Amino acid sequence: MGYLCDFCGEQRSLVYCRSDAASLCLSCDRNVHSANALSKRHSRTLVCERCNSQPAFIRCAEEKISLCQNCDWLGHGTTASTSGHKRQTINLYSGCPSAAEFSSIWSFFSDIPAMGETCEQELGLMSISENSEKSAWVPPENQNASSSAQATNLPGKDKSWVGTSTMPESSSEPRIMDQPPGPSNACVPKLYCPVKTTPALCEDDDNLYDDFNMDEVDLDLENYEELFGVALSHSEELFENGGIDSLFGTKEMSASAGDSNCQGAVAAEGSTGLINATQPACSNAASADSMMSTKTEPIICFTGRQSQSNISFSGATKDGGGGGGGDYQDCGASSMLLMGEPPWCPPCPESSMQSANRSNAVMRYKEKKKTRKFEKRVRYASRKARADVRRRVKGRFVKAGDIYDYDPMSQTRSY
DNA sequence: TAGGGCCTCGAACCCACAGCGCAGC
DNA sequence: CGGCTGCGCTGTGGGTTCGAGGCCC
Repeated sequence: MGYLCDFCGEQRSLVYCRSDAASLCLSCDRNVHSANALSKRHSRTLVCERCNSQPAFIRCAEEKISLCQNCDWLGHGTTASTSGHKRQTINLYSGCPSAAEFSSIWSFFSDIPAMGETCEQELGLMSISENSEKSAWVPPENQNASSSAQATNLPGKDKSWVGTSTMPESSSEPRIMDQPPGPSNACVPKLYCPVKTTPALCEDDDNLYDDFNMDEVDLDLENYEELFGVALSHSEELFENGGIDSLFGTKEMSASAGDSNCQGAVAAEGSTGLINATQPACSNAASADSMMSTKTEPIICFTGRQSQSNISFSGATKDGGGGGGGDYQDCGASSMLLMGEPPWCPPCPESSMQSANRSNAVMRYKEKKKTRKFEKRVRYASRKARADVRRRVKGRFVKAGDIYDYDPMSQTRSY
């Protein structure tokens, strides 16, 4: 059980980082995820307060407890007395939000004792400048992050699930966040929240095509491989053979399993555009995060007791909250990936237009793959910290005290 | 068209050492 | 059964080396 912070091992873990597969205290969360632009993009959420090992995705307002999917099911799905509890989705965040920003993300923020007690202290001790990040922080009102959407009392309006910064409430059209490139944007806390697609999503494909930009798609290629259980080269073949539809169609199916209305989730990071560009007829989309989650959790829709609302939770992790299985499970998505066009998505009449877009998509995909292929995931931050300051000779580590030609700390030579 | 030389690119390797797991006592 | 000790393994980053592939003549 990850009750203690995986990094410092001292503080109680409060947040879960899926990318690092680690439970962290607030202090370490901020320190670790302010290290570089990539780590700032890690989406995090609260740790399940019941099992302390899985990322929470639901906040039970009645019990004032954050729960992972499994614990939520165990706690609320089995008994009639608890199944009526009001629950709120827990948005994911990235970057380094302040306490106030946490409050914006999570309306129940003040209800979390551990957070309330430690947040101000720990965040107050942070060495990271808040200013630059605050400047990049999207005000909650603009994010439309009525962040804690009611999971149980869905009023039947899509906005209940609109918690992203990409879909202004005033607009019925899904819009891809046009994130300007550059490091200044790297720390923008992004809210990942499941969104039920609106009919407009299907109606206005042209806009989607216009906005579509593969570079904006936050596809984690490493997870991509894990997701499909095939090598990237294979995926690329699929791309080149028109398999892109298969690829994403498959993921879409996973995201919408059990949803005959083909209304799935749209997540915040531009994959919406990708999905819709490739499958305009079936605009059930999911982000890379949700794609991954759906791989292990094909049935992620709340049905029945959830007012027949279909919810794709983008925050589910590889563990899926589905019983604590640590490893990825093969639910069949990868095999289905090879089966071509999903039957539930009829051929698109604008196929000619799609082919051009597809070519562009493939090209951008390759570029993105090239730039991200060698992205390395640091498993042990402590070892990285040591390596970062270790002196070297021609790139090789040298014994402490020996002559060195490169000192990462001072960029100087000892001779 | 075949073969050699040159260039570019990516993968593998190396190094020290803290930390971890494991076996033995 | 728990604690202690010793041993072996792991992983971390920058520079170097080497092989594969492409291009040109």
